[in-house]
Amino acid sequence: MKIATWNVNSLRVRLPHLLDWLAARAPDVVCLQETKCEDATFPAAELRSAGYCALHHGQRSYNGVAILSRSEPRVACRGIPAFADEQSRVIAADVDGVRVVSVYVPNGQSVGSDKYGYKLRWFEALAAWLATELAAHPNLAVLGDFNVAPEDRDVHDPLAWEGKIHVSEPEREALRRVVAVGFADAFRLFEQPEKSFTWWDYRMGAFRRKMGLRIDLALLSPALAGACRSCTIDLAPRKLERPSDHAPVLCELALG
DNA sequence: ATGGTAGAAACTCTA
Repeated sequence: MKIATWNVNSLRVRLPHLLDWLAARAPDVVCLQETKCEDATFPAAELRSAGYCALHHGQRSYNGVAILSRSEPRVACRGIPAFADEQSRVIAADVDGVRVVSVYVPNGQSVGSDKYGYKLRWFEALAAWLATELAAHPNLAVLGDFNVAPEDRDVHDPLAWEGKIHVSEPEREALRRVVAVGFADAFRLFEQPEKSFTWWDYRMGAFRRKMGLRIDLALLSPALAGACRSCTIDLAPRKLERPSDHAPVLCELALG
């Protein structure tokens, strides 16, 4: 199974890139974030024509997450159960014996802001829920935009970013508590190039200057981590005209 | 020096 995650920053705008990318990489499952559309305007027919089923948890203008799959998925939930959230940030589904979760963690805006508090509370709810999910589903994959760079090597300039949003210690601790539920960061299961990032600001030519962060992650349960054969960041779509500010991350799983 | 760009939507917010 090839499973991927991509923050597309508007599915409507990025649909041509997504369709080209699906044809080029042929993933079996794709977690999307920031679809920025309501369910009524989700391009299900275009994706179906490309060979993909889709489940969407949409929202007007902001957020929105989806799971695309070649096999028919069975929806598990939209949102974190028992966590009231007006924002569409989680969808989970069962696909070919794997429970797949697409997550869009709150950005947090700036350290100490109201949105930062919401981000930390959101992470806490995610960790509590995933503990119960992992207990019930040995094949569990949680992919998405976590809006936290786990370590300094995931940051182009750790000194410049020190203490800032995406990097602050409370955010990293919150992410560690999610990982400590029992996941592996799939990217770090393998030797990787230095300065591997998944997001670059649109401004100041950040992508060209390799000024990025690795904030899009694939967290795998022990069973799936043992089956993981590769995890790579695909820079090609970020080089196109009018790209998403995020690159897709792709994992290959050897499932029996 | 607090800039710059992009998306959605509606003259501003979010990232």
